[in-house]
Formats: sequence, structure tokens, C-alpha cells
Amino acid sequence: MEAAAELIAEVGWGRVTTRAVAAKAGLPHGAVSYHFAGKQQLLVEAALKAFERAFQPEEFARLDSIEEVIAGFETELRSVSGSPAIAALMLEAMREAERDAELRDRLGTLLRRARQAVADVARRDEGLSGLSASPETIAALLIAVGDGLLLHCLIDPELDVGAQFAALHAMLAGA
Amino acid sequence: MEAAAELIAEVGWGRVTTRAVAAKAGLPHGAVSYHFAGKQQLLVEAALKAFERAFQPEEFARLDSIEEVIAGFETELRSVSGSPAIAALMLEAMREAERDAELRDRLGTLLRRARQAVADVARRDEGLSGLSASPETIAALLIAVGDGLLLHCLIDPELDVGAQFAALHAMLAGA
Amino acid sequence: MEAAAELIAEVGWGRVTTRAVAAKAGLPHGAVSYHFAGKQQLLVEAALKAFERAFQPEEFARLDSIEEVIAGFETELRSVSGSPAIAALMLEAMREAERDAELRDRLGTLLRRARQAVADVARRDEGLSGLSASPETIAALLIAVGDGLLLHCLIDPELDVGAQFAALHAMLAGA
Amino acid sequence: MEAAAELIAEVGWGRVTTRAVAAKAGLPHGAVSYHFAGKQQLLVEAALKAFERAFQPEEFARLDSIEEVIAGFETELRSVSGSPAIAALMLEAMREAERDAELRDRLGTLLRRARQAVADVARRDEGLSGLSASPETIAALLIAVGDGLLLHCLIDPELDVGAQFAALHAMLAGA
DNA sequence: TATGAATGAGTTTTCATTCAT
DNA sequence: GATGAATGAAAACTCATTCAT
Repeated sequence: MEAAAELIAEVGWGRVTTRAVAAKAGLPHGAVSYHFAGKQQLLVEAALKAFERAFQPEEFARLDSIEEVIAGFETELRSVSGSPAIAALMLEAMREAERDAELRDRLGTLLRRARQAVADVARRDEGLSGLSASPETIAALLIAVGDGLLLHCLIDPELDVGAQFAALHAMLAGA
Repeated sequence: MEAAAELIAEVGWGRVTTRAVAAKAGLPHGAVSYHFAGKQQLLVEAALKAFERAFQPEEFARLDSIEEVIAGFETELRSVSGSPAIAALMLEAMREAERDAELRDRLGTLLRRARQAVADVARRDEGLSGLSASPETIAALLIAVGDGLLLHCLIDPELDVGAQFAALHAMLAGA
Repeated sequence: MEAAAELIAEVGWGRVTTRAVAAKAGLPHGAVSYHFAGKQQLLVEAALKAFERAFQPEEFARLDSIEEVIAGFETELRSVSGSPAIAALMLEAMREAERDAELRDRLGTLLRRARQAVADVARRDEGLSGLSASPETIAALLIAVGDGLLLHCLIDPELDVGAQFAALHAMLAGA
Repeated sequence: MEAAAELIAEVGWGRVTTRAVAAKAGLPHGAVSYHFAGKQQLLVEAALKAFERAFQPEEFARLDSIEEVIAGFETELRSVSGSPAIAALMLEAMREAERDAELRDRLGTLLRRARQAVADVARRDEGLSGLSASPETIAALLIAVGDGLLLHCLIDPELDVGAQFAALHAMLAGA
């Protein structure tokens, strides 16, 4: 499953082949079909497992301000520049979710949990009291911003992430 | 090429087949190989042509404030909910650009032009003078926000786009 | 072996899988290879065992006229309409016998015994004295008729078996 | 399609492989899937085409007595001993028809036409006036007898077909 | 002795590309 | 120029058999 997750990020969901997964994992071809009901099921399981490992809601529970969340995003994004595995995987999964109902449901649950975790931080953050938007909306917007920056970083690795995040900080601080 | 662009959005870049393109266009199978050097070249041309038609820099030249740009994004995003063709195509192309050098270059140029157009608006917008970030950074951030919201809208069509944009407005207004 | 015999009738000799046999029998996969030298041997044994259970020569020993044999065929054929297991199995085995030498020999022995049993009845039946054919020939012909009707009944369950047998009775009575 | 029909007879319906068909026909593997919607469709078409070529209703139109029909069966059966292609193919198709609805329908139509042709002969045959059975029933019975003998001849090539047919003649003559 | 995980040869099918017409 | 029949490489998947436990 690790091999599958890496391959999704490397070559794209629709171009992962069971042979490549098996080769990467050092297993024979038949092993993939033997252990999973089919290629799609393998990819779905592999992607979701990777997300669950990468996203730990507890980490957010300790945070008290949105600034810290954004700082976390930035750290993650910078680390991602080197190994874009999880980020690319997330984007591939989001695209695939439009076509695969099960993936859509399970990924949706994961995203809702993430939004909830960020919304809880927003609720605790007194600096946001000036904003009329609900904590849930702020959380959704922030995660969308994070994903958008991720997307652009993947295309253009020379993008100045630091400046972007500084601007985001400034906008929130002003509010 | 229109048929190809639609199919990329529908089934994903890696799963478009030349036969499906020909069938959708009402052309004979052989026509695809006859008119293009190969499948990849067809898809690249089709995607870029679709972007060039959808993104008209002149539209931004008439705008005087970032608020208007955001309003434009919102209108576009709402219209996208019905036919996600261009949005999905853009995401597919962004993912593919990581692997295809020519697509990366040409798509990069397009994005840079878009960023420049938005940066020009930001430069004209006096309401942003309070932000220390450069107009280019603000433009890049805004486009990333737009793409991030697009991505999330495609997965979860019930997402309240209006609330998100209202929050974005508020954040910018505060700044 | 019962599971194997049923599966031959259901899906056809060439499409039985060892996993399906094991699953139907409620046994682990490995058990099939463990207890039999291979799939083919299992199927041969299973088919022959089923025939030996279904065909009891003693039943014919009690009969005194070919009419009774035919009546027995008819009864069997009618009962077969509901559960075509043994009939279908017989046809599958007959086809397979053309390719498998061991099955051919053992099935041939079984059929010869059946012909002999019917021939013995024919010998005892005084009503057949008018026919110049030997009891063995009459027996072989009758069994062929039975199998032919069986074959057609399996394809076309609405075939009027009663009328067919009545005509057969009439033909023999006339002779 | 000729290669497919021969292979069904040789190795059995369920064990025909598209590779073997292609090899026998001297074509590349891909050709089979290219020209037919799938293996099953190829086999169905091949079998039915072979039957339509082998069974010509016009041949029966010229006959005036059932004796001639039986003589025709015998000739066919004897010729079959050398190349059991059509006979074996028919049996395979009959078995398969139990599982494939389309084959069942189309084969059923063919068999009904054959029964009708034989029934027409039976109607013209004045020697059968002594039998109370309808011409249709007599036809169905005769064809079943023919198929049954065919089946047994395939298993046991040493079976004395001549004696069987002589007995059949005698039975009908008596009636 | 018995199990079931693992293997890999073999199956059907797809499809970009070629090329004779 | 344009077509579509043909090719063959590669894909996903099946399954009898093996063998460590």
C-alpha cells in the first residue's frame, strides 16, 4: 500500500499499474490481485491510509490560535517541496473522488474532520472575534487556501511560499 | 480538440483514449493520429487552447479593485458548479504539468500572465495600501485561494461558496 | 466430492475452480490439493462417484419388460427437470471423456454395465421377440434415446416428455 | 470463426482461449478482441454459423419418408466418426445454451426449424399413419434419438451404429 | 496432518499507433 | 489527403499449485 500511495503521487492515479506497484514493493504481480479486490480498491485504501497517517487531529487540539495553524501549514508546505508525496497524493485523490463514490465518501469524512479541528481552533482564537464569519467558514477557507498554495507550489516550485504566508498572516491580523 | 478537453475533465488526463475523443468529435479513429503527433500532444494542445479561450487578460484590465476580482472568481465558481469542465480541466492539467515539461512551460506562462493581470489590479487598488505584501504576492495568494476553493467545490458541491467569499471579503476589508 | 459434482453440472467441467469447490464444501482452499493429486483427478472421481450412486444395476434386475425400463427413464427424466444435476453431470462427463483417457475407460465400463443390465431385461421381455435386433442392440438404442431426450429436455424444458415417451411406447408395442 | 468452431469441438467450450483461436487462424492475439465484442460472442457466432452451414432445411424438403431421414442421419453419423467436429460442437453448444441466454434463444430457433422440417416429412409419410403420435412428436423423438446416438458414438467409437439404425428401422416399420 | 498465504503462468481485454487503400 | 482495419505491447485479473508454518 505504501508503494501504491507513492506511485499515485508520482505518475497520477489513472496511470498507476498493478505491475508497477508490485515491482516497487518487491512483490510478484499476482500479489496485488491476491490481496486486494482490484486495483481501484487498492488505490483507495492506500490513499486513505496515507492521509490518516499524515493527518492527526490531536495535533490541532493543542493549538490555540489560527496563526499557529497557518504556521503549521507553512512548515508542512516547505517540507513538502522536497518530497511532494502526500500533497500530490491528496490532489490526485481529490480529483479521483469526483468519479469514485466510495473514495468521495471516505475522503469527505476525513476533510470534514479536518475542517472541524481547524474550526475548533478558530473558536478558541480570540483574535478572530472581529470577523463576522463563523469558525466553520474560516476553517474551510483556510484549508482551501492551504490546498490552493499546495497546488501552485507543486507546479511552480520557485513560488515564494514565505511571502504568501506572510501576506495571509497580515490579512488575518488586520481582521 | 474541444472533445479532448471535455474528456480530460470527465475521465481524467490519464484515462482519455483517442477512440473516445474521435467518437465524441464525430470523427474517424484515424483522424487523431493523422492530425496530431500523438495522444499527449493532442491533450496538451486541447487543454491550453481551452484555457486561452476561458481566460481573457483584457477582462482584468478594466477592473480597479481586488474586490471586483474576487467577485469575478465567485461568479465563475458558481457557474462552475453546474458544468465543472474548465475547472476540472485546469486541475488535471496542473497535475499533468508535473510530468510533462512542455505543458509545464506553457501552462506556467499562462499562469504568470494571470498573476500579472491580477497584480496590476492590486497595484491600482488603493484599499490594499495597508498591506505590506507586494501586489505580485497578493495576486499569487488570491489565485491560490481561488484554485483551492475550486478544488473543494468540486469534491463537495454543497460547500457554501458564498460564506467563504464573504469571509475573504471581510479579511481583505479589514486589512 | 459432492460439491465438485454439483459444480460440474452448474458451471461446466472446464470452468470449475478448486476454490469454488472448497468454498461450496465449506473446506479450506488447501484441502483440495492436499487430498487429491490435482483438479482433474478430483473431478473424475467426483463424477464417477456420483454416477455410481445414481445408477444401481440391481434396480434393473427386478424388471421384466422394456416397458418398465422406459417408464423408469421417464420418471427419472421428469424428476430431472427440477434438478438437472445428475443429467447435466453425465453430459459434461461424456464430453470430457473424449479428452481424458482415464475418465473414458471408467465411464465406458459404467455404461457397458448399464447396457448389459438393460440388455438382460430385453432378453427376458417376450414382447420383443418380433424384433430381429439383439437384446444388446436394443439396450444400446434405448439408452441412446434416453440420453438424447435428456439432452433436449435440458435445453428446452417445455418439451413434452410425455408425448415423446408415449410415441416410443407405441413404436415398441407395434414391433 | 472457423478456427473458433473447431476449437470448441476439440477442447470444449469453456476451455477455448482467444490465443488459441488466433493462433489457429494465423492471426495476432489482438485480432479476436478487435473483431468481436468478447470471447463468448465469438464462440456463439462461430457455433451458430457452423450449424447454419451444416443444417440445410431444403435437404429435408425433398424427402418423402422418415426412413430416408433416418438413412440421412446414419450417413451423417458415419461420416462424423472420422471428423467429429459438427457433432461435438452441437453437444458443446447445447450444454452452453443452458448458461447463455442468447445462445439458448438462437439455438432453440434452429432446433425448432429442424424439428419442423422433419415433422413435415413425417406428415407426408403414409407408412406412419398407424402411429397415434403427432408428426411433431415423432420428429422431436427422432432428432433426440439421433443426438443420443451421436453422443454415444463420440464416447465409444466402436459402437455398432449400423445395428442401432437397423433396429430403429425395424421398430418404425412394425409401427 | 492440515492450512492458507503466496506465486507466476496464463487469460481476456484495451488501445495508441501504423499503414495499405 | 483521409480512413479504418490491423497490430502487438501492455493492462488487470484468475487460479492451480506449492510450501512454510
